Amino acid sequence: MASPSPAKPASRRGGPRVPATRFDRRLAKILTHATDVFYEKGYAGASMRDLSRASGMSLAGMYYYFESKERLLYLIQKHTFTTIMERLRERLQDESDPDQRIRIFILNHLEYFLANQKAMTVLSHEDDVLKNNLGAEIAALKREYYRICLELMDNYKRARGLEFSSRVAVLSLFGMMNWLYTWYNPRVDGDADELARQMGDTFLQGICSVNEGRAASQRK
Amino acid sequence: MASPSPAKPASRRGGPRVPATRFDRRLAKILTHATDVFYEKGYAGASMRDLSRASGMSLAGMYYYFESKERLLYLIQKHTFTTIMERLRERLQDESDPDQRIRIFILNHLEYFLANQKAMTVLSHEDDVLKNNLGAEIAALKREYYRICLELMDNYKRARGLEFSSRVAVLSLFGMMNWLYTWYNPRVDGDADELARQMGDTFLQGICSVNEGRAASQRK
DNA sequence: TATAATTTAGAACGAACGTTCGATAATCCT
DNA sequence: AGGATTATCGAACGTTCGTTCTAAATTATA
Repeated sequence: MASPSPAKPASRRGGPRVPATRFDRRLAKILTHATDVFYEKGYAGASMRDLSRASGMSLAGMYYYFESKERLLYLIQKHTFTTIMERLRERLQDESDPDQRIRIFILNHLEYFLANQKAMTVLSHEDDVLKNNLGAEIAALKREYYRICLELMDNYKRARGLEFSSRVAVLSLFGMMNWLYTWYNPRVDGDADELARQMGDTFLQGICSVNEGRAASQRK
Repeated sequence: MASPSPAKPASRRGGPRVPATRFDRRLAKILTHATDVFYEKGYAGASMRDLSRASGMSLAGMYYYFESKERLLYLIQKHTFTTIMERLRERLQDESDPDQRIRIFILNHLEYFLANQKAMTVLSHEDDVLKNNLGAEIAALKREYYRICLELMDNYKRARGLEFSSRVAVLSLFGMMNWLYTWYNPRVDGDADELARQMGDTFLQGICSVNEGRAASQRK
């Protein structure tokens, strides 16, 4: 209680939404710049000196805002995951049709992905680097996000009387969407709506006729 | 011409296939162990000391076999890519049906992926780390592999009179397959044949009915 | 077995790493 | 204005990094 104790949590609940504290605003800026650097060089490849240069702040000054490089990655991943999940829940509230609910999931994911491509890439690419408590917390968020999609898939199956592995279906869908970070080019590929429609069509039509008596893979 | 000159190419063409030279065999062992380490810690996160420990060879001794850590990654990626492409070409020779050719592509990819999961993960995950000549050479291999799949897709479209973006379709398919490295569990998910069937069905059924008058995404 | 070629390793290099410390500058409160 | 609090920084710490040098051990050749 006596120490100067920097790097505290500091963001109080329920305060005015946009302004926040001076501390929080500065931290948010740092997180944005750090996201750019992690995106360019990867977590392990980015040095604290790179990060401080990108933020226009001294190397030592950074440690006033967070206590380690590891925690910085944690803050980025946590914020990104929390935000995308928050938006998803809002959008799902107004819809009950199983087909549309999956389409909403896809659209929400792709919209956020393309609008925050660097953050989502850091989330996807640096998936296993956090260890212990920090890693466990992010892993829990990931599992929850996965579970939501799995539920949507199960409901869809039930509503249509289909039989296939929800697990493989959901993870294939994640693959289709998350792989975007390796190839998406806004000048060639469409916007989120267009991609969501194409991927949604492909995927939903695909799982719809799968496993119908194991004859689907026969020729002709 | 006077120097001891270690780290030469050394693998002669056309020699007896299995034995190879002493040098090549030892190098191959090192590549295998290095693949394990890169898989566990990532390229940037793995130190030369980690790699030497895994190979049971001294730190300095490693440099007799390759001239830098970067070149080591290059050797791993090049060998992996070359092998999977070689096998694909062999398998495609015997088949002319467009549908089946895509299924062969999927099966070949998944079989190799699951049999060489660590190497394929290193190939996928450390995609952008090689720079200059080395990076360009790997990128060229990747582009060729992509182009092959794109051609299969175009032929499929032509044969069935379909209209959709081959680019998005191919890259979505790559996403489905390559994302495997984040979730595949041999005890839960099936083997390559089973996965290839499920993904093949999903994907081919999916693109088959896509974009039919843009009505596919309508409700009910 | 002597000699040449190949293969290995100990020790050290300078550079870069993540983090800490104590002091200074800027801001806030009354 | 003045004292407390918040924010920033230069310099340095001890480690670890990729790589090199040189000499010794091992293997192949005669």
